[in-house]
Amino acid sequence: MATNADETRFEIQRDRILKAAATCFNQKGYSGTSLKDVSRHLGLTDAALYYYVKNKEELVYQCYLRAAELGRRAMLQAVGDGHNGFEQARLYIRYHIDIMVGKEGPVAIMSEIPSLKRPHRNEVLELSRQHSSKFEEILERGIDDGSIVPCDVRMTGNAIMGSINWIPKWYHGKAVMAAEIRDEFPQILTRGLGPPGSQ
Amino acid sequence: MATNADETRFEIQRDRILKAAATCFNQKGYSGTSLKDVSRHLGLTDAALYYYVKNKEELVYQCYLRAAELGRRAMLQAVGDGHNGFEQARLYIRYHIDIMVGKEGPVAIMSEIPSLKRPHRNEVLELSRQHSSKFEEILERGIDDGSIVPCDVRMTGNAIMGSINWIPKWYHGKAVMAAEIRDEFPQILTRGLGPPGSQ
DNA sequence: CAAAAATTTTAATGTAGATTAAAATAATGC
DNA sequence: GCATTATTTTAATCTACATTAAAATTTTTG
Repeated sequence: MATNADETRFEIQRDRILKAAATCFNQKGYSGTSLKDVSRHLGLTDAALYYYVKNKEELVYQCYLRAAELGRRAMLQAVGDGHNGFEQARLYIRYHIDIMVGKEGPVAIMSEIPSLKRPHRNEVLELSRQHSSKFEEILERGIDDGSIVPCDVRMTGNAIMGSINWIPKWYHGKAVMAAEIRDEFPQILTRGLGPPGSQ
Repeated sequence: MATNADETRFEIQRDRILKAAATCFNQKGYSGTSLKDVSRHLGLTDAALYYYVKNKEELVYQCYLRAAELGRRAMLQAVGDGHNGFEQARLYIRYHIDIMVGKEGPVAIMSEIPSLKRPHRNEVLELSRQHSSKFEEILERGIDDGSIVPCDVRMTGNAIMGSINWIPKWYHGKAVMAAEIRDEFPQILTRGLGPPGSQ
């Protein structure tokens, strides 16, 4: 999970661009951020971005692919580490939040999927669906193994994912708050999940 | 809470416009929706919208004012109806969701506050802050009266609000799902709030 | 260090979509 | 039914970016 040391200069710069873009998009919205905004963050010129992405739509697309990939990693890690459904759910939340408020962040909120072009949109939607499904599977596993109280996994998943997805809306990189989120969120979001008497 | 019957034609039409705009913004994002998109929803021409709002920025602003007002109503009602902190929290979630998925909906997600002009932005941010504070007060009240387990009210509030705010992202007006959300969400979001042994 | 490749900038161009003004239509009051 | 007022449309204009091409600069390689 460490950053690959043998990344090419191109890949490194492109990653910086995606992070800067994510920051801008999360803060000012898609329309609100011009390519100039993004490039200014990097001490570059707007035209320079075109060396890395074909156009603005692709910039968003890449941000979303990156977000999806980071989410996927958190999920895999959690499934590997947790010894029952409940633990896997808790760890996933923890790992995902670690990424979002940590140095890999910020991660782009997928607010603008509809403005992607058809093929990109379909791809991102599919990744997004897969991600939700995986989380619902975790919840089901927990219900089966008795670590999670029986519940509507679809809705519970939506609730938890919503909380997480919304974080970048109010978290703006304050280190103190990062620690608070890391500490509190996994507990808050799973508190009601355990079987009766487990708190 | 019923729709005032003596609304002027202007006010009715303007309300329709705000709802159409909210639908578009939630679905296609701010940038993704042109004024033509909004007007098409109503069988109007884009230019006609300018009879009701000064410009696009003001359209968003009005949508957000409306969202804030509806949220405020749900909060007031809940505080009036609930007999302890826990009940007030549960009722607020319930009432707010009723509004969002009911016929007053859709309600605009406040995703684009940053693209509002300074005075509007400040006003909406202030309303938003007040709303969060009111909810945190409810949580504190619950902790005091013993109906809610001691917790970080700031983070817990953020978590719950995030879940709610994200709903319009995945709910697109399917009646069946509306019922499911209404039934499940209040319970899901408050399940972990009660004191140990209360489930 | 020179030549080649990679990266960035400068300076245009293009375009969608916001905005406006004037004209046309519809609603209302007398 | 006529005059007045409210609403909507048609037909331009205007502008902020996104985008592109060519030139300049920086980095790499032998």
